[in-house]
Amino acid sequence: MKVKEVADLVGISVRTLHHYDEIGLLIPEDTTEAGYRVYSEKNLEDLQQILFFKELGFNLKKIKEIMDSPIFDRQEALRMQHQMLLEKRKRLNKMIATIEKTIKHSQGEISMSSEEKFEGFDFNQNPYEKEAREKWGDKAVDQANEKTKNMTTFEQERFNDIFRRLADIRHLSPESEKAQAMIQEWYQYLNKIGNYSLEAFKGLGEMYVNDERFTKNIDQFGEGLAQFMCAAMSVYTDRNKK
Amino acid sequence: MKVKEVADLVGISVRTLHHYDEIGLLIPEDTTEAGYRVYSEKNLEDLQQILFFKELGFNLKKIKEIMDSPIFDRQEALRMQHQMLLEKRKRLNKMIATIEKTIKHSQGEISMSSEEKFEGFDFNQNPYEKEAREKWGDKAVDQANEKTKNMTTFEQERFNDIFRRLADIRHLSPESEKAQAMIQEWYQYLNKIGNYSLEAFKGLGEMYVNDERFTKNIDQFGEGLAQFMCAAMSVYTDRNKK
DNA sequence: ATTGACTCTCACGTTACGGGATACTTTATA
DNA sequence: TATAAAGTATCCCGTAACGTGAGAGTCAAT
Repeated sequence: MKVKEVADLVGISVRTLHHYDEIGLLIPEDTTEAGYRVYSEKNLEDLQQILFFKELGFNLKKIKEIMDSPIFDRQEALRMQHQMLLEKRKRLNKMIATIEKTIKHSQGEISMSSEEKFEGFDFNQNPYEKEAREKWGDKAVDQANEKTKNMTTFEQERFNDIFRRLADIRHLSPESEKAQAMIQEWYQYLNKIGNYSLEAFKGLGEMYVNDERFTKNIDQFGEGLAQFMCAAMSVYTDRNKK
Repeated sequence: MKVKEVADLVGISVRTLHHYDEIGLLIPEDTTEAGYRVYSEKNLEDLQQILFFKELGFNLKKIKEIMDSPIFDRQEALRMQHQMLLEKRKRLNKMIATIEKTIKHSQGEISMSSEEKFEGFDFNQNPYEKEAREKWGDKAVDQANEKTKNMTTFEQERFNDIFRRLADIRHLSPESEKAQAMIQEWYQYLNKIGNYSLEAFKGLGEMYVNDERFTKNIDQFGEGLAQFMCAAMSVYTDRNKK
């Protein structure tokens, strides 16, 4: 698809697509020899993600950061975007209630406090939207990059050790006791350096196979380890949640 | 109330209030002798209006224009804002449906067309939001029309007379003395039947070329008259303000 | 009398595009 | 097949709505 087709499809301007290309947020998968941008299906999916994030108030830099991150998990992104949209609808509902009140008020039918007049507007009082924006940015970027980057050699050793031992058992079933025990160790280790919910843990596992950067790193310890860990982490999560 | 109190109450920054003051959108009703801004209840009501408009995507210039307009009617503003918020919620609902579909889709449960992936995003396909923004500008127009419709024949004659005389000189420069004198007459005439600020007057001129209903009517007196009047009214405003 | 929280006015910086200029490419139409 | 019309490219300046200090005055409480 060429620029205008995409622009028309999603209702944004051609200039916007140019801009996203410029800043490296959405680079067309291909270009014709004349230099025309050609967008793929994957590009469209990314664009959809971008627009969701935008709707939720993230700025483009943050969006790029998130989507570039090695631990970016589309599934989890979608889930959290879903949550945030629901949150946003709540806010909108409040605003609608507020305006309805205001109309009655201005007709002298009811009275209203100053606070009431601004219900629904307050972005500060809305923990989710603001916090989530930071949580997400930090979670994605910091936890992946910073923390592993700042690991001491000691920690690094421990880290490698776990991977080696997991590699050793990677041909067992992910449901097996041994596998689950090792995965638990992995989970606990992770929670020493970060703070992972079970859901996030599962998401992380999915990334091991979905993101080739991860897959490559992990499979250095043994072919198929990423796949194995992903499965085991999923099982672990499902068994332990609730 | 002082800046920070207001800012905290409604969840915006102090800088924003400063900004609104700077551009004349929300001027505090009073200031202490130390120069501190003091906001009144009326100020708060206006601020609420401003925020509603903002939520609906109007830019500050337009908001100022609307609220400065002599025909601004808070009641009606509230009603239309209410409508637009409902419209917005509809869009949000679509987006939520879309994301839910996407989640299922990405889990391979259902399939999705490209269009479906962007439902709720498309601002073009959403007539209300975009159009309404213009319509609302047009409200100023329509009400003006209403008024001219109700003119007596006597007034109508006076009205036509001005237009004919303007048409006669429409090939002069809008800055010329004659043009400016005629435009002044026009301005004074308008202020007999309505109440136009200079800014509103300028805005009216812009509408003469932007709104074809106006353009058509006016150009009946002479091709290009609308354009000429718009230019002359702009000059007149700029020269006479402050 | 001093501290800390507020406030003021500059004034420059930033984000996410808009919009025009100019030139090339592709598609539609005669 | 020529020629117009529509689409696309890059370059680059503009703008809207604040953010973010800097430097200085003000106010309420200890």
